[in-house]
Amino acid sequence: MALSHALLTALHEAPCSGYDLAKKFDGTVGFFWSASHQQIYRELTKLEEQAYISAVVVQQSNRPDKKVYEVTETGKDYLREWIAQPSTVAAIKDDLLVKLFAGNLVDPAVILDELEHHRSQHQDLLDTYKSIEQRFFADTCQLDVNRRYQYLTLRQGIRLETEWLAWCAEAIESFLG
Amino acid sequence: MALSHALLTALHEAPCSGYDLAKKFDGTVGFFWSASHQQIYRELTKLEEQAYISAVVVQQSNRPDKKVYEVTETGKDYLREWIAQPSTVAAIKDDLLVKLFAGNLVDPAVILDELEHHRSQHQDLLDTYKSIEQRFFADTCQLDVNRRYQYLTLRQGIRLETEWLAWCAEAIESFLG
DNA sequence: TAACCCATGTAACCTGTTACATGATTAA
DNA sequence: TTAATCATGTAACAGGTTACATGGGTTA
Repeated sequence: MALSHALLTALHEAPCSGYDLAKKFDGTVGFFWSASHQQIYRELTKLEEQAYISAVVVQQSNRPDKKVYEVTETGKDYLREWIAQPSTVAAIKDDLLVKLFAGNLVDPAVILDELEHHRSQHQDLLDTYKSIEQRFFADTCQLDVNRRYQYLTLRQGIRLETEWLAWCAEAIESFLG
Repeated sequence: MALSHALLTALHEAPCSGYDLAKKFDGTVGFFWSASHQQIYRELTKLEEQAYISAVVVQQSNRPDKKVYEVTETGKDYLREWIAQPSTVAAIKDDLLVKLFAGNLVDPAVILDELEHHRSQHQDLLDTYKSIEQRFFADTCQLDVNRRYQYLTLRQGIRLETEWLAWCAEAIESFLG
């Protein structure tokens, strides 16, 4: 049931429509829990049935109406309960690492290409995170409690992407040597 | 279809039974793609139907018979094709980071507990990885090609866990300061 | 006038989890 | 004699992906 928690968290931060939630990678909780728009709409329907969220239809000019959801008190209690329950660390599920395990089946050039490809993806992610840091967290002393928590998650994003990049470089180098 | 690839990779490394595969965290590909035993048995049945693997029933004394699977040539081709297809970096799906995003809903002590809890889990994982490194990869010069690939994955495990630990420490410290 | 954006949805399917079930052997 | 290990499975459900569908508005 973790998607429900991620959606409630996103709506708690800022009430919005399913469409807005689906545009996930917008510098919010979507970085740490992505989902397709079909999944999001399905889950929102459920959450509304359970009264964890409530919708207000907003009419727009020149655009379709939209349902803006916000978290109810019941929903907040549900979130609080979930947060208080200890969770286990997320399992790694990574294609690239599995591919390396079977690396001897293919030409090393294939693996090298894939490593380069991943390096550039991680570089892009890191750039994104860093630009968010500069735009929204330039003055770390002035942050309120919630922003402080969010900044911690961003710091971890930056840490992990930096480490992925370093590893890609190390791995690629081991091919050239 | 990524579980199929992970299972084929594991069987390519060492033919074994479904039961063996289910005991995943044994220093092999299971670190990077875990699955429950029910999922594994279901997938093995499919893979055998598709002729990507073949089974030999091994009779044992004092124990139930077991079906030992190995990858066929067709299965290897299938794996090779998959490896050659570029993949996107794995999406982060992490409970703890989502919880931090909604951190202002609960007492900071709740978050602090959870951070401590995660720190100890990451420490355990790091210890496991390091002991594998010492036991199987002490002499990095002597490794064959396949072992070299596997060592790269282990190095990344060590890197990421180290980074998680550092981040947990940083986050916990930010609570005390 | 073609392609894209806004906004929401259905249907079918695959992946993953939880609970239950069996039956022999072995260790405390 | 109770619990754990070996070994494989069924059933039901929840989570997640892919394809398809609609229909107005905007941009090139």
